[in-house]
Amino acid sequence: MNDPVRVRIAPSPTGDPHVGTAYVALMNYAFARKNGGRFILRIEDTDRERSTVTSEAAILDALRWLGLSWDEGPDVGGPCGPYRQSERTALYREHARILVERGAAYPCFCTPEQVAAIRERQRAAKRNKGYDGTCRRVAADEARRRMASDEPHTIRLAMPLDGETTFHDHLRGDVSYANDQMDDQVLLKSDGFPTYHLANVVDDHLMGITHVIRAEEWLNSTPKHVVLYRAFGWKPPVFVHLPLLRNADRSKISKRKNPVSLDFYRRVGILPEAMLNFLALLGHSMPDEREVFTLDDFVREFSFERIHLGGPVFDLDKLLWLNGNYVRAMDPKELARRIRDTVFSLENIEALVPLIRERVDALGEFPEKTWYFTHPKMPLPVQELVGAVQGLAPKDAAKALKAVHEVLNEVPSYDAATLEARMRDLAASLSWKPGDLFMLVRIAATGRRATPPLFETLVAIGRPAVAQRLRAAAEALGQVRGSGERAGR
RNA sequence: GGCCCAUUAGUCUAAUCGGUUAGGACGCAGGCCUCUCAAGCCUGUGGAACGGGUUCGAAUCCCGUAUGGGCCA
Repeated sequence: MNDPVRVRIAPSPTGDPHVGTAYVALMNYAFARKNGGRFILRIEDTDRERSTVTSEAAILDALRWLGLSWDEGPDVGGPCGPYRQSERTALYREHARILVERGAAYPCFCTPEQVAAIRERQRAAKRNKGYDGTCRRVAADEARRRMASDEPHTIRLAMPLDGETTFHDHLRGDVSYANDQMDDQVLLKSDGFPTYHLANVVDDHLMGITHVIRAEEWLNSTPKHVVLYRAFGWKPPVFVHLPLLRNADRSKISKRKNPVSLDFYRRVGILPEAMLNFLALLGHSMPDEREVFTLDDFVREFSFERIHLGGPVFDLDKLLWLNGNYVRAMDPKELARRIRDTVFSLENIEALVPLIRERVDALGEFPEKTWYFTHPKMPLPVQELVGAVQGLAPKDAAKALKAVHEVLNEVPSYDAATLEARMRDLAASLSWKPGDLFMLVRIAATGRRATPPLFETLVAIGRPAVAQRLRAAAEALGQVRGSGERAGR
């Protein structure tokens, strides 16, 4: 008699909806459905600086688009609400208090400066722990008095000083960590907000989560969580750490190196069925080696036994191939409706009309003038790029494009005015004529020499797609032989 | 730097307990089909990180090394 399965995903609303979130959501969803359990959506918005309601809405919307429906969440409610951590802070404070009472945690009065100094010393002494436990030695009644007088403090976990903590990962077996290697993790920040570790454990317990299915990046913090479960006297859930999606260079998937926004894939016309199917192929395989299947098929065959632990590279080519399968198999009327709702949506067209109306006589010219705005993998005219600026060495052009890519990723606000200002600065620092740089970027981002004003165009194409094209262009140019030798014909 | 996880072609992966000519898919190349281009079909390309063991026999089990990654600092 096992407890009924309850699983969750816990995204942080700090940006565009991420493919990694969709991946973990899919696996949780499949496990829940397969076992007749409940799939819960919890919003981890305890980072007050970075969390936004816009991002939360976008994440919910993207998951709905994929069809990964949840049984409990901030929008649909449920018996364990609220499902937004920012609305549960009283619970975390109460639980932190319990831990302090039991001696499993302690208040730390060190200022940020003191903590930094301690870290510095620890590093100099080649110790691994960041914090040396100074405040752990503050006597209990003194600590109480200082807390009562509102002295700013955090609450830290009192990690066991010796021995090791072992837990069982369902996919990897027993994993052990030496306790003296582990930091006294901050559980409650001085502003009274919890850190991930506390909030996560408290919520997982209070929400009756039976299986924590999450990405591998959390494996190393699991022993701290286990220590917390023990301190509370709670039964820990089953831990399942999924492999991490990777960039082509095998680093953890990131927007610097890959389009990771679900909104990007939606906008260029990836069908949700294809996206799910593709994600299901990463790290999991069907018993009969089928590669094209529905979500229901996946749920039916899903098994942890069939998960492969090597971190899979997110390969756009295979996604596009899969998507083509769905496009061709779809009822034409349905397909037409999908096109109208995505790439030809009124919203998309309205965004583009101001940019091209002066360049069009008859409306029929519209598609030709705008195709590159939504193309998922625009063919790059390498020769055009090489010839973009006279006397330009491909190597230098590649370098410039990489610099533009950097700028693009760093601008706080992705709008035309900001982009222009930053790119003029960049041109100056490279000692390039602005026009030369702009032409190079124009060709890389649009494949054409003649376009609407560059910065408005870059905004309309969208940051993920522009980033991807600049990256591809820089790479293509990097492979072209130097300017002296004629580049391949 | 410390700890932890992983490792089958360029990429995603299969092979229930060790015995297979290491299978499939994407990509790439060629061909067929065809008014073109796609699609579809066919063919080809290319792989066990390395070194030791255990065993009659190792991709598979064990140890070490290397490499990749993550987390902490």
